[in-house]
Amino acid sequence: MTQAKIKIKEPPSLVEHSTLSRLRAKKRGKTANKILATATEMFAETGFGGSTMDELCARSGVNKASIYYHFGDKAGLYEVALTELFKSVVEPVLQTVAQAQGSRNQLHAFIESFAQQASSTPTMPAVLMREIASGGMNMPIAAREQMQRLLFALKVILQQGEEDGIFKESDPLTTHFMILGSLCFFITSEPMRLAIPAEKKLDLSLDETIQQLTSMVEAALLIANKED
Amino acid sequence: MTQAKIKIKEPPSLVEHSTLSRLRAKKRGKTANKILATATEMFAETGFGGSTMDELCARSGVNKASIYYHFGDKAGLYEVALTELFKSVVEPVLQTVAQAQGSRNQLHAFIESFAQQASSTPTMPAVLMREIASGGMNMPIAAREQMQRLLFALKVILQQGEEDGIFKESDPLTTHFMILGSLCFFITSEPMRLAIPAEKKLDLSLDETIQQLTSMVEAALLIANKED
DNA sequence: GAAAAATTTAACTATTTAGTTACAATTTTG
DNA sequence: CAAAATTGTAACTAAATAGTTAAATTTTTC
Repeated sequence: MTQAKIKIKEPPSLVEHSTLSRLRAKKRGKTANKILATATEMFAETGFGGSTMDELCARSGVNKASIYYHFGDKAGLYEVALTELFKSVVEPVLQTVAQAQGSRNQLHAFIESFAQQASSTPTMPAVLMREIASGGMNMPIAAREQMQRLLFALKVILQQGEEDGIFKESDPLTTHFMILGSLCFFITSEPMRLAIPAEKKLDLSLDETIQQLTSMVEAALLIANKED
Repeated sequence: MTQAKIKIKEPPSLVEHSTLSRLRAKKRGKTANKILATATEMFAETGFGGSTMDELCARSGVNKASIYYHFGDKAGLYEVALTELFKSVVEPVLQTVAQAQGSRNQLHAFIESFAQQASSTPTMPAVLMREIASGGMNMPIAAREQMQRLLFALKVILQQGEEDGIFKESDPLTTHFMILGSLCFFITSEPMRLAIPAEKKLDLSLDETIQQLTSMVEAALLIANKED
């Protein structure tokens, strides 16, 4: 028969499309990006359950139909948002680490670049903490894999450092949580700390905290300090 | 006029009552305690927004009217639950620290007892992480004060250690977040890690992690190691 | 400029949810 | 025992919420 030319307006394959539209940036999917950015903020602030689609409409200025057109449903939106968010932090960290020479510099790069990335994208540590706190029940696999890449990178650094005879033997997971844990706590607790006027002046800046953390982690890992 | 003897069934002054009923334990307020325990679990799993009163009824086996009788509303329940929860962890830690002699032992006690308490009450790190992640917007003042007590205790330990000439100068907040952050991440991530069969066997136990963390923190803080 | 894709408008449904109410039954306590 | 406090039943309201739909309008792309 005369094959109808009707093109059904089906959501453009969800994850793949939105990911692409995000990467090819700028022109394509301006609306999708605005939705994603606002949703990420909201998920970071109040979590999945605490975020409503109506508020998302209001805050993003995008209508409900467009949201469902692009992301299918709330869960789909959450999945895309988290995956993008984690990628956007982990990828640059791994790149920076890869450029550093020697395990000690790589460790530096790991701490410093994660701190910088997480600090300039504070929604990421917020969402990460919330997700871990709920046992990762709702964490998209792709998002979790990003975190595993990060852990793996640290494992390699520590392993190499041991083989080079400059790092003590250490448990990678404990070290990883020491770095991520303290930085996530520091970054996400900022609004809380600023709300307590007493201590405001006493707290270290991000850069100073990076310094402190780096030197503490080094002190814990390095076999012999020849400097200072 | 003849003053009516009607006693209006008003919620028995919320926080004060429920706190008391909890402390005097056992006989009084068995129902209130069951509500509180179940609610705390749920808040830890899915947060305030993700928890529903209907599910609380189902899981606790207590009817809705009783819940509202005891706690007024959802927000009141959240407030009581969090305050009790934080107290129940912080109090024993401070007690244990107070019994230790010398700043080094106190530091040990601080790490070890917090780890033990948080591990046997894993709802606490979960709720803490979620609350910090949302900027502490919904954190009851009384609950926040408990965390400040903990930080203050560590400050005192570090200060004393410096004065005794055994600890390097260090930033208390960074150190605090290093300890709490890594332990909270470790404890709350357990279900997630167990869900990944690959690494299951590789992860350290809690006790081993306490060891690792303690020795790393010591390495970072102690001025001279004469042992090992 | 025409086709296709993207976005908007606005009203709608079904469900979930917090919170209420009135009253009965039970337990605790003086 | 009697009063008071506690717990339970069950049905209810009002609001919020996720998700739908149909059609028009705008933007992009070829």
